[in-house]
Amino acid sequence: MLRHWLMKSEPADCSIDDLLEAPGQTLDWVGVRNYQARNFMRDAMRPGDGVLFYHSSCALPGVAGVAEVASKAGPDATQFDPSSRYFDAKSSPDSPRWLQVRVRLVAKTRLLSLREMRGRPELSTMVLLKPGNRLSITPVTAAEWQAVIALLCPPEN
DNA sequence: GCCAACGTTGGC
DNA sequence: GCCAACGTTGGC
Repeated sequence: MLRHWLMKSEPADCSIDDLLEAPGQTLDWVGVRNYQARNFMRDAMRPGDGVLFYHSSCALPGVAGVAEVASKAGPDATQFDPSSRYFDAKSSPDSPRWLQVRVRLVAKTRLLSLREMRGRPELSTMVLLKPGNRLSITPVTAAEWQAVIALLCPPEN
């Protein structure tokens, strides 16, 4: 049973174009430093799961493309790298605290802006849109997924 | 830059 | 285990 997710990234840091241009159009999703988001990767994410690639903390926040989970969760290498902004001195290779998954591009899409999403009743249940939500990885229901895909890829007449 | 909301830390 | 202080997120 495949699930669906929304994953936030700051485009200044890693954008949909970075994923588009990456070797194999695949990137390691590093830098998650929130336990709830980590637990989603550890406990529920499986290769093949669908991913909405979301641009956050930028001029035009919104869904910028579709991707898929390409690996199980494994240790996030950046936590052991003192030169990385994601370094965590309290983590050890024996018991890594932080995890990453690999993500592969499915399609860059038009930008479905946060503003437009808020205006869509069929998306109103999305965790992303809940007041105060800050989670960088949130589950997306099958109905929400289908509604987003329909908005991103309107059927031709 | 502001600020609300939330998560984490650490003293007790 | 409580909770105040502090840091971060992220839209605006």
